[in-house]
Amino acid sequence: MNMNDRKLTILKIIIDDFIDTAQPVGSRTIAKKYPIGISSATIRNEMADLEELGYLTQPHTSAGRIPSDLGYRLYVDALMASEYLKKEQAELVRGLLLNNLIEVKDVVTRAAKLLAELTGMTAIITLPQFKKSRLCNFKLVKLAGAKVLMIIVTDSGAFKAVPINFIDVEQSLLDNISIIMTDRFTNKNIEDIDARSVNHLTIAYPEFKTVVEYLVPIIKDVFKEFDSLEHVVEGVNHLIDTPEFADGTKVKRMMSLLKDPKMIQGLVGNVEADGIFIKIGNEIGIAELSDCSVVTTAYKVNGKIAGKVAVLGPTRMGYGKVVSVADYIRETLSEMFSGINL
Amino acid sequence: MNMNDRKLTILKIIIDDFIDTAQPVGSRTIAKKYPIGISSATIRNEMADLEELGYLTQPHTSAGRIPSDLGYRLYVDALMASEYLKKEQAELVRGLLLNNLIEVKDVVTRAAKLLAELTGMTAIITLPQFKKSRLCNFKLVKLAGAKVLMIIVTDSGAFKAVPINFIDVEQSLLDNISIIMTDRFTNKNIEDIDARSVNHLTIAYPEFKTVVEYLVPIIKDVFKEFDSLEHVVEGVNHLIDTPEFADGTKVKRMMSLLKDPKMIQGLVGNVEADGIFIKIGNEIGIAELSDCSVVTTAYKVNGKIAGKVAVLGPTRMGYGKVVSVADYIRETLSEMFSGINL
DNA sequence: ATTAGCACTCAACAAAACAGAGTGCTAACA
DNA sequence: TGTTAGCACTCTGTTTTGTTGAGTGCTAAT
Repeated sequence: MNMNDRKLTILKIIIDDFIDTAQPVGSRTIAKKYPIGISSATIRNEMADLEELGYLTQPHTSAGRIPSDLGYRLYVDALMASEYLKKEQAELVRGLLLNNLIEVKDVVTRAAKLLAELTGMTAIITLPQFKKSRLCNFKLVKLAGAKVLMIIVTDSGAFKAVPINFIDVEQSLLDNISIIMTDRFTNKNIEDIDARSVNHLTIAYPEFKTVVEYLVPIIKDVFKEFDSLEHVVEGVNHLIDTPEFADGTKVKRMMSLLKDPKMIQGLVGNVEADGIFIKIGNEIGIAELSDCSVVTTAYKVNGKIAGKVAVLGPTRMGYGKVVSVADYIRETLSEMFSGINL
Repeated sequence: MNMNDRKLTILKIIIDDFIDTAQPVGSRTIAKKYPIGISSATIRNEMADLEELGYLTQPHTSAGRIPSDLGYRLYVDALMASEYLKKEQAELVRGLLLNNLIEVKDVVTRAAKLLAELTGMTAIITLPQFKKSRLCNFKLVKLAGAKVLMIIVTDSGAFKAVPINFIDVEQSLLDNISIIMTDRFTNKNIEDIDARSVNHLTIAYPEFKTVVEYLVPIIKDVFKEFDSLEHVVEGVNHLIDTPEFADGTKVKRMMSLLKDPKMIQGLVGNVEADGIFIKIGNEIGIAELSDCSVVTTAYKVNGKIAGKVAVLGPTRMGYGKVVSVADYIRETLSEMFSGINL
């Protein structure tokens, strides 16, 4: 016995219905709700076949069927209806993200909130890596005493403001250093600005030797940390509201799981090409997430992969919707950080 | 029949035990666990009295007693042992908060995380209001095109970096404006820097007229928004882990409640004096929080109340501990934002 | 005033009974 | 040969019934 169109139709119906209701789907339900011209008995036979083929499972003998990981896999690969984002939703996303240029982390947070809201799932977005970006402004601003705010602006328009412990000098001196640094490093890759190249400055400007020497290790630290792996998670509440997480202990475990940065990075880590990647159930490889799926896609900054956009939800998620929203967010972030609109 | 020392002792034992175990406390338990030299029968009589007086209630006839709101009230006002923060914990707090000067919101977030962690409850801290702070540095940094980063540094050492839409000019012009602004407004109260005073500049520096006129409404906006009411909430997971929230629907309602900024502001709003304020159960005035308590205290910046530190948890919380931690966080934030250590 | 003793209450738990949804199989049918 | 009606069977979820135990209130003795 092998696959045919009718089996596929039935499989699609079952998965659609299960995504909708979260209840095992029985043959009678199908026959009644979706009039495809065959009786429940015939459907029963087909369902038995689909189970034997591994696409469906039965929670217990007298329940309806639910999709297996394999069933979902077939569904997302071949059956599911692709969905397009509604115009208003697309405009909402663009409006909220592109309107104002703000700190990288704020943009990403806002994007994650949107993604979570629009999908009703949990959203994970990693912060962009800027190693390949070019510096285009550098500024030191005196805060109080020896505390100084270091501002790094990249050519993508993204900026980072980091408070550092410096030495207690006048703002005018900081201004001078800022100008020299900007002159010297504008259009250099962030990753090329290391301690060695900064040391050059002490030769070019011997009068600032002490100050610059003090600055070197700090800059080194900041630039190293500039690209540290970070991510934001939003919409955990959506996840724990699903029937899949009715169990309290499960909620608790999920909470602690989502607090583990290594887990998160692993979850989205190995997506390195264009397109949308879907990991279903055990494909994820984490026991606690065996009834979840992750939809991942990578956004680019100036043509290079810089971060990941991911959605985590029960395997029983509306893949079509999730894929379209995630992809749109990916696109918008790419545009945004690549400075197209700036 | 009225109050006496023995009744108070028994009440204290019951509340302490209930806080510890979350189980109704029976007379036998008390007699066994806390040998105060009277039999369970006597304790039973006293408990009946305490119930009649309104300090205890019975979930059902054959269960032990649990404290009523009134019982907790008496407890926090007169009975509870005040606790002091352990040295290591105090050092942890100071270390993590005072070490590095960072963006106001980051400090508050970190403080809230600490507060939640140390109490095992949910922490709420409102961002400080800086109306009374003085400006001590102002800087415009070119990002890309017309986008400019406006940095405002106050005398407390706190700073705020806001990206704004300006006009596409050279950084050198921005530097000039920055210097003029800083000169002109250093040591002025933030709230005194309004459109009118900025307009003065156009007279003093006619050559910047166009630019400054463009700047006026933006500055106005930013400074108005500078002190918008905001808060952070941390440790929601702790709350939903308590036995009180074993029920799933309750968790859900609490989640949405905590997302409502108005609710939060109302929760901590009317605490305007020194000291610790505790609202217990129905004293909060919100039906959904009838089995919760809020411990609130206000932190000051340069002598003026600037924000609130609050802990939300089940009425059955370890008040002694919570009070001591909240108070210490309050003190540390006050110090910090007042710039004592800067 | 205190306490031992006892009958009584009630939630929590477990076992038993029941209803209903769904299946697989068989036999009839087109 | 594929489809379908019919039916016995299975298994979960719910309701019912029974049992246990913690805890109380009351009474009578100390």
